[in-house]
Amino acid sequence: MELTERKKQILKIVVESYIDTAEPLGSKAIAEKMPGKISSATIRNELADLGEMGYLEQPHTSAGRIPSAKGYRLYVNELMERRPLSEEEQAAINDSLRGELRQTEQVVARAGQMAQSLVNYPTYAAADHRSAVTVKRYELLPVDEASFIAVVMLSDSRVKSQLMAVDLPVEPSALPAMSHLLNTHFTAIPAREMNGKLMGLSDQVVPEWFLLLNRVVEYAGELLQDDSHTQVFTSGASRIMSFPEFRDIDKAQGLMHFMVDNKEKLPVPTTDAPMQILIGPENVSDALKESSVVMASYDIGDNMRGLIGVVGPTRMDYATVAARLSYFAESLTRMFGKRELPAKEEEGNP
Amino acid sequence: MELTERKKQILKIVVESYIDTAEPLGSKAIAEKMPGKISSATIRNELADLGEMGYLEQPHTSAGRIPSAKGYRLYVNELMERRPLSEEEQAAINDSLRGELRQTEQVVARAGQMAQSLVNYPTYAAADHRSAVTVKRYELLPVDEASFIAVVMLSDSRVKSQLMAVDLPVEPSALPAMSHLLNTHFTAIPAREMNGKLMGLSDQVVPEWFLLLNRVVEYAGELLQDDSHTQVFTSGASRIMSFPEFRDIDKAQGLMHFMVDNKEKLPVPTTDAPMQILIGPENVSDALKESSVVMASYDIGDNMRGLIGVVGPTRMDYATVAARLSYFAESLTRMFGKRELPAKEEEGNP
DNA sequence: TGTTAGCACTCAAGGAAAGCGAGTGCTAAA
DNA sequence: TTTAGCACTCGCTTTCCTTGAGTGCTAACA
Repeated sequence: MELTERKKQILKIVVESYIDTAEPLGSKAIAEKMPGKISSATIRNELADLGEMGYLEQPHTSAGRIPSAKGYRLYVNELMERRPLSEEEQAAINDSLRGELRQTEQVVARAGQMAQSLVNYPTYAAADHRSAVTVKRYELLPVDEASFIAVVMLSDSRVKSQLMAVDLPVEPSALPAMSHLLNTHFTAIPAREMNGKLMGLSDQVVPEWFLLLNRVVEYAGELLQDDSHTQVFTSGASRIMSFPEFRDIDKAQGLMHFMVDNKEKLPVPTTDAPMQILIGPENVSDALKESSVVMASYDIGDNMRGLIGVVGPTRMDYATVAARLSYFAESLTRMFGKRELPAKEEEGNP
Repeated sequence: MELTERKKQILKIVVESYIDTAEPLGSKAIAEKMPGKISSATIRNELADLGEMGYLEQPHTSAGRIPSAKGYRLYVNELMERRPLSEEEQAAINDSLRGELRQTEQVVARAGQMAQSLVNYPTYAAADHRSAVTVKRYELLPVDEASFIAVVMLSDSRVKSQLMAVDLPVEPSALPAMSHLLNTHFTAIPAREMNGKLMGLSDQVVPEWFLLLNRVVEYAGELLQDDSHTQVFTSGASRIMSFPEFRDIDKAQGLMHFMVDNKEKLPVPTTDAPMQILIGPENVSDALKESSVVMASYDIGDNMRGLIGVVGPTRMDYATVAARLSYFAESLTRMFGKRELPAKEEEGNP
């Protein structure tokens, strides 16, 4: 059976109406929305075909049609109008970006919140490293005879530090030497190689030193480790409950539990495309089988990539969400391009 | 009218049954649970009195009685048996505390999660400073001619650091001098005084220095500021939906929205008591008027105090929650007492 | 005076029956 | 290929009824 132009048009009407109202659409209503005069009976024939081809479904015999996941997919791939944002919409986004966004740590969460208010669906946000992070430099600063500060500079320009307590007094003059040791042996290598290297040193340095080195290396390891499962932030998760498909408390709970207490398992893009859409059963997690996710990523500088995901019912307003989200992500990328390092004005990039 | 011993006993039975089943309890059922033989008619008389005094309510004329907020309050204050934890329960808590809890930053969130699994109600967690945090020490480390690292040690022993870009090259030798300047003028003072001090220096140092000093002081100010509205973590928020009183999706959404997207407004203790209970309408926030909150705090060292809150329906199991939570909080305090600074081993431990 | 048995009354909850109406599939004619 | 017509399906809503748990009140009892 062939997917004629008219069938596509009908599908588009059904999808968009369902996105709008969450109600099945009948042949008569479709006939009225079609250009030219076509009787509802004709539409019914077409609907039967579309159903047979798997693009439409019927909740029950005497109800209208609703799109299937396959139907949504076709809509997203072919039928959806990728309208650019209006001036006002762009202005709104640009406004929300003005000021704000300083501390790299908070950028990701804040971006998620902004996206949330932009699309009116729950969102989540995270950061991702394109390449593995390593330690670039160590620095040990004396505090008193009972403690010192370990400063660790990472390859993505983040700098982390922690106060370390010492059990046995170490003369302060030893710290620079130990820094040197760390900088020559424990930089630019992945976390998993650190322990091996450390063992190699165990009989070359005095035990007191070794203990401290161990502690600093362990701290660095934690920092690198920590990065793999970076924090995920959600915004407006409870909004999911205002959609009629989640009026059922058990469904709502399932999804809320996933978004709030299992954030880490929310999907991440599997392709390099600037935007990816997962429709209903295309999702891996069971909790998302009845939801759709739109994901976009942006460059955050320092070889890092930010991720924003939008979660909604399968009948989510793909066209609007996709348009706003991609513009937003582009704006963020543009913005971070300008100020590669926080507070650094533009000039040549390293 | 007097609150006789028998009335109290009846109230206790009603509260505990309602906590257990979420169903109103009738006179006959109460009569059966009372020691000695008393007819349901007598109970009915007592119930009428208790209702008049405001301790009990009736959902509708032909239903049994349920406790009012006032009834719960009396129960919590006088009637509840403050049973200590059993050996097994204590062991379970101790087990969950073993290992874990290193990085001061993550302690709070982790503690909240642990509490969650302990009480089976949603929890939230935050940290609080007993006294204002100030900067204890600054350190500026050279990186290259385009940037340096600012390390800021805070009075609560946290150490924060960030990479700073410089616009105009500053000879590296200037950094120690600037550190000194910072350490003499910008330590141990509250954030709001910093700007004034900085202005005072504006004509005493060369403009390039001033710019950098400004940036470091600004960074420090952010750190201190940041502290006032510390992050709040929630665990198991979606669990609230499994309670019958929140089967209603709108109620559930109201509370979820509050717990997930308005965490910052969750209540904090108003007294110094080790545990505080807020019952239903005693809560300030509208969203919590139909819920109860049990809060406990623990010492985290460094003049900081951790807070754990448990959120549930008004009929939450106060006795169990209070017992577990207070034991847990005490255990945490004990634990942090032992290892004041992270990573300091206790003597004699493997 | 407090307690109890008895009784009429109330009211939410659950189920069956009936009517409504949106929407369908099929047939036969244009 | 399109259309009009028509019988049929089936979820929803409303109405009505029944059931049963629980009450308040009264009058008798210890």
